Amino acid sequence: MNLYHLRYFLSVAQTGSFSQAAREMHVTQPTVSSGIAELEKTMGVRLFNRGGKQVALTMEGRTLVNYAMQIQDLVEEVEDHLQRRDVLPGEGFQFGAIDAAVTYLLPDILKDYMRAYPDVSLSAQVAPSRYLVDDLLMNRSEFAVISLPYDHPRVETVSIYRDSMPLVVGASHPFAARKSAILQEVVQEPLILFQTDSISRKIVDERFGEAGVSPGVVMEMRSPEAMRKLVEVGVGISFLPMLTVQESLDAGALRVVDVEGVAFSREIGVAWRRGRYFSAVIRYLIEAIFEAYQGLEVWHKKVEIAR
Amino acid sequence: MNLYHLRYFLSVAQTGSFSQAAREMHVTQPTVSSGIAELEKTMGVRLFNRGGKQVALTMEGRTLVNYAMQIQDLVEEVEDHLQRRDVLPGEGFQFGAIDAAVTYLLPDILKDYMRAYPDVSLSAQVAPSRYLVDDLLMNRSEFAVISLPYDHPRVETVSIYRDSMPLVVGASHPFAARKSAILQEVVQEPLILFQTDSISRKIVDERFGEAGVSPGVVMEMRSPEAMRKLVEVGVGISFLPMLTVQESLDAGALRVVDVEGVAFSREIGVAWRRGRYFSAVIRYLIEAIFEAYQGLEVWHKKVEIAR
DNA sequence: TACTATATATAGATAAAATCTATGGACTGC
DNA sequence: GCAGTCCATAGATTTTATCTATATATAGTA
Repeated sequence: MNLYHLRYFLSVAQTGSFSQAAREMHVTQPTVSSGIAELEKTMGVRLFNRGGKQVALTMEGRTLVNYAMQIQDLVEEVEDHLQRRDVLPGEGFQFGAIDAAVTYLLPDILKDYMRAYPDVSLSAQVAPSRYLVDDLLMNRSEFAVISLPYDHPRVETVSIYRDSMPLVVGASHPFAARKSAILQEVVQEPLILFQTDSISRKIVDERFGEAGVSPGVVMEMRSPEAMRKLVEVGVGISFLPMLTVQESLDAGALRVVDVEGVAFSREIGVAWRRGRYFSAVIRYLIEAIFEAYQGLEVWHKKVEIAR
Repeated sequence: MNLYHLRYFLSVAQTGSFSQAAREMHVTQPTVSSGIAELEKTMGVRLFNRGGKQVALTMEGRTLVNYAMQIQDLVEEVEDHLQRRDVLPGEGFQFGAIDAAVTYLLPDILKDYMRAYPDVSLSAQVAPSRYLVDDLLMNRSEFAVISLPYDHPRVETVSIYRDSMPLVVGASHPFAARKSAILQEVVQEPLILFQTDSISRKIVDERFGEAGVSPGVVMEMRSPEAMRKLVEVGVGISFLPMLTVQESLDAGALRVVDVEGVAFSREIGVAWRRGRYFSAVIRYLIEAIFEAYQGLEVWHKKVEIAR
């Protein structure tokens, strides 16, 4: 049994004639005849009584009409849905994002997106970049907003935001009164740094290595929010992303101190598994992100969309 | 799009692998590949993201899964239904029957049938034979129980019951006291006969013609019940089917009078359009009728069931 | 980094089937 | 009875589904 069988069958049932059905389906009459004949053979029942003024459905034929119409409706519906890139209610997708992205970069974009596509259920996985990349590679999420650089042969990345990571100290710290410090001074202070597997930490470590200094680490942490708190109360000083400390700076709880000759910064960008295809509703979100931070051209240049 | 496309698609979606789906479907891997590729082409969307450890559904793919499963369920369901000759609730068929049949021959059979097939809704058309035959020819009813003989090149008939049509008179009629009468006497009496287009009337007329007599008709009617009533009150005498007068005879309201050398009778039989196919649930009813009155062999001999 | 094993994609050949043309047989209506 | 219409059948043709063989990409391992 195949779909064209059902199309022929329904047409015959409606018109009451093989010939007319053939005209309607733009095929010849023998085509319809053999189509119906085969359908009857595989089903093991007669679907029409021929020979009278017109062909008439048998009881089994009437049963099949019910089903065939349902099936045909579903087929048409799904073709419509897919071709118009509609989303089924409840359908959605997962993406990953680092804490700073969901907290500072994405809220407005997500709000707009969810208003524009209320049927799409978004699910954001918040985790450090390396876990998000695992999700990408395992096809567990569609894309991710992570810290850059992230070098992996199967992952494509585009930067969307450069986030400076200045030295921040508590308002009562000795450095707070000064305009700048030098790296050698900094490493003498108790430092609060990201854990070693993080990208931000890697950036800091590399710079320290180049400068030939090594810090006297006090604490290693994952959460920039917690680190900010510790710096505020004077447990130590830290290099923290501007995004996460801006509010505290404005409130006066923290101070930024220049470190001479050193300008830390990390990039935040969009990452995805190389060569993957983006469904339309997903692409819309990514494009909204680029539009807000970088311009669409960068995205379009990078993605010769897999088609 | 075709049903095998959907089968392949669902298998790939479930197994997460083209190769494994191919094994499951007992085809080669390129077959599945090109099947999916074609589906994607006609739908205009990517259904899977390939290249990772396993293929993963896109959002459109997930949408299609929903529909494909529904479609596949319907297909399986209808194949089941048809092959087991099930009847959908509410499905049914029409048959025709003359008044005498529904009143005297069929009640018990119909009762049993409706108990055995409660899902089948029966609809009996009650009318004179010639109208019932029209219905047969127009495919408006599946079979009919009519008066015989009925000669028509496109209608097949089998007799199931011989119904004598004796001369009946009212209890107070002069003939009532006699054992028999002769035809010449009978035609002198006011006669109540069936209308000329009826089969029973034709039988009577032919016999009259052979005997070279012609009756002085008083009334022509359609309904044997009405005719019986008129005979009872003495308006006239009539040749009426035994089936319709048995009760009145038992009650003493009517008398049967032999007519010498003449034995009227009509046959009641099953009729259907020649060469037609009978759905199983219909055949069951017809076979119940034969079983009750004639034996199944007669039916089986007559019907080399159109297949 | 190279090698192996496994997966999907592609090309060309083959098998299967859907469809067509031509024609026969049956019924309808004049 | 005869023309017109309809469905069935046979055989040829075209389309398409499937296969074999092979290329290409990826994942895991040495």
